[in-house]
Amino acid sequence: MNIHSYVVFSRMRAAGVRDKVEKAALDLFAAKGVDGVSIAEIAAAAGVAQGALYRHYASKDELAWTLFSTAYLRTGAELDEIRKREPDFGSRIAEMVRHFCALYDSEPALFRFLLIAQHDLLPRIGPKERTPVDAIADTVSAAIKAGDIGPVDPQAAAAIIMGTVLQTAVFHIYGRLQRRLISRAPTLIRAALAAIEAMAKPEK
Amino acid sequence: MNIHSYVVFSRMRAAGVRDKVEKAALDLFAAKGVDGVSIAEIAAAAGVAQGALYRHYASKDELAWTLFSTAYLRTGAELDEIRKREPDFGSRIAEMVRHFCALYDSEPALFRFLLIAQHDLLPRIGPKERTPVDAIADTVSAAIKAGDIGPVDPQAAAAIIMGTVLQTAVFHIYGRLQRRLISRAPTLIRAALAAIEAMAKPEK
Amino acid sequence: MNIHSYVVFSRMRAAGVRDKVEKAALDLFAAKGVDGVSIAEIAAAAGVAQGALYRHYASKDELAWTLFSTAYLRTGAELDEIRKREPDFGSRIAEMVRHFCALYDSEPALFRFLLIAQHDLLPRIGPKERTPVDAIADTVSAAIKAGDIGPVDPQAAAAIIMGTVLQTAVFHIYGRLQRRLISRAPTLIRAALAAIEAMAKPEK
Amino acid sequence: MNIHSYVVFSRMRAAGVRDKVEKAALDLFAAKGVDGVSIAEIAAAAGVAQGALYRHYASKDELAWTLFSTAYLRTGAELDEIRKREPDFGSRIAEMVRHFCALYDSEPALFRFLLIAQHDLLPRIGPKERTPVDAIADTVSAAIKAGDIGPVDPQAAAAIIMGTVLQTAVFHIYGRLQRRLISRAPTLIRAALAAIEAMAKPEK
DNA sequence: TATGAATGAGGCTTCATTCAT
DNA sequence: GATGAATGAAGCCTCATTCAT
Repeated sequence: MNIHSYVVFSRMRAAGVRDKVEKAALDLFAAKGVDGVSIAEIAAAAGVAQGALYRHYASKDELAWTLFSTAYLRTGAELDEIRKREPDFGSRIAEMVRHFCALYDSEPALFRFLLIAQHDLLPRIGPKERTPVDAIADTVSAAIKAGDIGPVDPQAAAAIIMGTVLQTAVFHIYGRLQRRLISRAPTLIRAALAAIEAMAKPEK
Repeated sequence: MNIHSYVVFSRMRAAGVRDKVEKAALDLFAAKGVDGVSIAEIAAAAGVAQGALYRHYASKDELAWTLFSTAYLRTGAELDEIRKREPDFGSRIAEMVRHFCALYDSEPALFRFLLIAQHDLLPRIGPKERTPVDAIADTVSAAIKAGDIGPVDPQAAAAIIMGTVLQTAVFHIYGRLQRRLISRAPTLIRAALAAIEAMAKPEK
Repeated sequence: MNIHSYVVFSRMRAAGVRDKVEKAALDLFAAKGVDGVSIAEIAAAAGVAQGALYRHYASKDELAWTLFSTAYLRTGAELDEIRKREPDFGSRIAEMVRHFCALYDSEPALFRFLLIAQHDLLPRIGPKERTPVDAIADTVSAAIKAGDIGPVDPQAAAAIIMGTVLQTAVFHIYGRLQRRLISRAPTLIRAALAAIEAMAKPEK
Repeated sequence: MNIHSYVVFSRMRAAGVRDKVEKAALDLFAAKGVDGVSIAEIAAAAGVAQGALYRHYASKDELAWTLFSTAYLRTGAELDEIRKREPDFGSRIAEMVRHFCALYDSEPALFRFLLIAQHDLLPRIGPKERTPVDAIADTVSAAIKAGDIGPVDPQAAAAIIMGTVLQTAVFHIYGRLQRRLISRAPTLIRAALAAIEAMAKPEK
């Protein structure tokens, strides 16, 4: 084994530790909340020593923060990509809703963790960062400017779009809804678009 | 001071402690989460000794649970009253949305506490209890039966109605929206009703 | 109700409180040890308020001490009476053993309390007090002087006599022996007297 | 330092903590009772942090229980060995009495702890375990069967044998007897054997 | 004098973090 | 770099005692 392969091996091991810890931490945080999980539990679930954790994260808080901000900002970036990729308001919102549904179906623990941890960690997201809300609000703003929808408060519209999807996910978590969420995407998309359209109409 | 005033005063003292503790606990729980607040903090904020707390609640957990379940089930009862009082689907949903907005405006800490604590405490609500979700879902079911709206999954519809209001409240908490929530009620009502109507339409 | 009857009534009430407290405390102390019982438990079992307890005893410790020293010294006095009343060594020991058995049968909680509490409270008994051990040891001394038994260490002999009876009681408490203890008195008496006699014989 | 010495040293450290804690706890429990000693005291006396204790024992109660059951059952096993090793009733009882005396002389704190803690912990000993009482009672049963002694209740006989020794130890603890206990063994043996013999005789 | 809510000291336990190996 | 025992700072809770009514 030469020095090069040593470094590679070392990196792979380290990456292995990181991965195992993050997976274990995510599952536990999602199930019991950040405060409800001890470092000892995470280390045991990840199959590493407690001390090893501190070589990758300065503290338990940093571990939670890394998990949260990474996933939250990655989601923001993904929504931004959708915004850029899709041609109009309807397709953008549709794709975004599907994106949330797919994320929930494929990584329920991550989704639940984001829902739980937001109350603690969302305020730490810097005002310059691109969040999922920004992506959606910008999508709404662009649609107004393009005349696709009437004039609405972009933040308020974003709240309704996210609320539609997130609360559906919450109901799924608590067992009020079954089925994979992606199967509800068409309905959610129709609901969200109709809601935004209705926001702009003073009459009805 | 006669025996009557003695009893009254005595009750007032006890009630005073309970009220002070509940108010302090609610504010702190709303700000930092149940796990983020110590009994010492609550007692200090309430102006009582730590031990005094245990005459009213068997444990910190019971304090949080009492606050949560009381407020949650009371809200369910209030929504049920609205359901019985109002004549049709539109007025029922409108009144329910207004009710949430008014609750948020008048007791923001309670509202935030309910949002935070649900992840821990909602699963403890017995299946026989009347929750806010039940009231809304039953309202939807009745509307379907009455032909006011097309056939939709009542639970899914309830998710969208609640998501619309709750996520708007969340945005307000995080500073994305200002103004009193009640001022947004008309918009939210239109959005929610349009969303439900859209859910039932296979086409668009 | 005149002043005299008031005092009498008051005394009776006080005596009532004392009696109820002492009975409740004795039972609880016997079952769970002094440290294992709270003032709240005693007050509840006695049917009095916690504060009322402190009008009769300065502290929980004093309550335990009063119960212990009263019963312990009373037993010493009773053994002394037996010593004075009975004519010779055999009848004295016989009567003393019977006395212990009868006490155990009639007041098992008191007996168990004395056994448990001795480890804490016996050292507080002043050296001038007449204890059960003194009564027995003096009985042995007198028997030696009278030539009823050979020369033995009175304290060592007292240990064997008491051990014979007390350990039998302990076995009864833990369920190893059933039957009322008084039914074992004849056997215990024979055993104790034989043991003392054997102590004095250098040969066997 | 090679890997072997590392392991050895590591074991010694852990064992060192356990030993120090057990010694400190035993001395303190013997002096003040389990309830009379705090974890803080034990940790201070052992020279370790309070938290370190919980790596070795799940709770204070488990610490006390471990100390008690280990010593109690070990004593039972040792008496059983004596029973198997010695040829007849007399030598068995003699050796058992000497064993108790030697234990008291060499480990007075352990002995006192066993006497104190039995009231709390003896009931937790499972009915299948071999206790000192079982060893003695079986010795008596065998002697009856062998015709060495007349027919007596083995449990009652065991009570008298143990009472003889244990109460002598108690008198030593409270300062009524001095000298090493082993010096009293011959007398105790004669007393115990004579007592058992006397139990079987209806006359005398 | 009785009541029982309140006090506040202290006990047991957990756990994030450190560090010797 | 990994390990996991040790640390020590809180945290929750209990309870003997006090005191206003």
